[in-house]
Amino acid sequence: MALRHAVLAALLEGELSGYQLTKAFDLGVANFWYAQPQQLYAELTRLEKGRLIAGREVIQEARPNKRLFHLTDAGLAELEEFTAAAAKPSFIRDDLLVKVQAADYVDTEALMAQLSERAAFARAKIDLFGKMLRSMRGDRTEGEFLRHGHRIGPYLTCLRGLAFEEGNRDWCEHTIAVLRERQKAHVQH
Amino acid sequence: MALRHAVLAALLEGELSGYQLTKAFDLGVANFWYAQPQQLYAELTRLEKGRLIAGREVIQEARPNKRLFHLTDAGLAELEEFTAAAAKPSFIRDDLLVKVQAADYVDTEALMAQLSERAAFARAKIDLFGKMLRSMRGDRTEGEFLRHGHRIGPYLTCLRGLAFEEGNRDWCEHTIAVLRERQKAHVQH
DNA sequence: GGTTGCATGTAATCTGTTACATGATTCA
DNA sequence: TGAATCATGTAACAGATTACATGCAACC
Repeated sequence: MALRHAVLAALLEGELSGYQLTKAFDLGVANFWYAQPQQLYAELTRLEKGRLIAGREVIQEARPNKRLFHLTDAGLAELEEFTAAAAKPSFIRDDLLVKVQAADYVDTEALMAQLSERAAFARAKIDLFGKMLRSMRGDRTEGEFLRHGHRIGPYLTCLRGLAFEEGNRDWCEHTIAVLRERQKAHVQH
Repeated sequence: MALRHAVLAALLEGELSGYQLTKAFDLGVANFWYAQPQQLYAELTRLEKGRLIAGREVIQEARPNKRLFHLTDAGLAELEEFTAAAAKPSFIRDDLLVKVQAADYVDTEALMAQLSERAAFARAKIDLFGKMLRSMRGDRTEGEFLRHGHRIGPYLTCLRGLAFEEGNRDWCEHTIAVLRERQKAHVQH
């Protein structure tokens, strides 16, 4: 069970609706996990059946009604158990790396376009993560916040997301530069 | 189809057996994809059926016989097509991040143990990747090799793997330091 | 005599993706 | 008038993990 615990961890922040969770687990904000709406709604149903979360209906006027979910004691216990159990190593699984692995045998032009698209995406996420970090720590310095803040989990995961995207950006830019250089050299022959 | 293209890209290196592929896609060396033996053998069967790869039996004496696979023209074409098509963004999906997200609510001791285990794993991979890079570029400098080397795809993906693991190591160490500091502060109250 | 490495798979299950489905409100 | 946001799902399929299965040779 994979998403399961990510959802439980997300609900530590407080009550969230399925829709709010889909936002949090979507492209923009998912700094510690990614999932699609369908998967989330299915998982919420399962978790509620298992009594690890509980929902309450909120009637709204101008918008569709929604259900806000929160962790139960059993849910928190499950999360504690999960955290204590050994974690498996994580691996990169990325189409773009596969393509670069094949770079010597395929069209470089299309590949460079994809690398620069990925770099742009990374830059957007770096921006976003920077803003999230600033908003979490308020006017404290990072050191201050990490020493005395009351909730640092999301800050720490966001830091990893930031570094990851900086790595993506730098690697994409470097790879583009290398491929471009070789292209030039090739033309001259 | 995900593994599919990763296998095709791996076979650009030349003929490989299923077993050799399992080594390459395993913990140690998988710098651009990860997969388990079962998945690989199944994928090889599918690829052979689809004529994207072809295998030849090699009879051995002291060891079990094996089959060496190589790309067909159709396989190379498939890989080219794949590389030209748009790549989806990649996301982090990591149990350990979920656990750190919950750090404020769970047992920190067990979590720090896992972080330091992950850091050790990252250090081992950093070592390995460093060796692989050195062996690929031989006595050339990196710049030299990247400008004129005949096969740079694997080198470039290995660079990404290296940076990723450095990021893991640094983040794990930083997170441990933060948690330890807070633990100390907490005890003093 | 036990572990590691070579070499290859099947079967059941769990997870994740893609496609499809609905319907109101707000904003440009 | 059309797109974006809110709000929630079902169904079919593809992909990955876990458990199980076999058997010989080399090395400690």
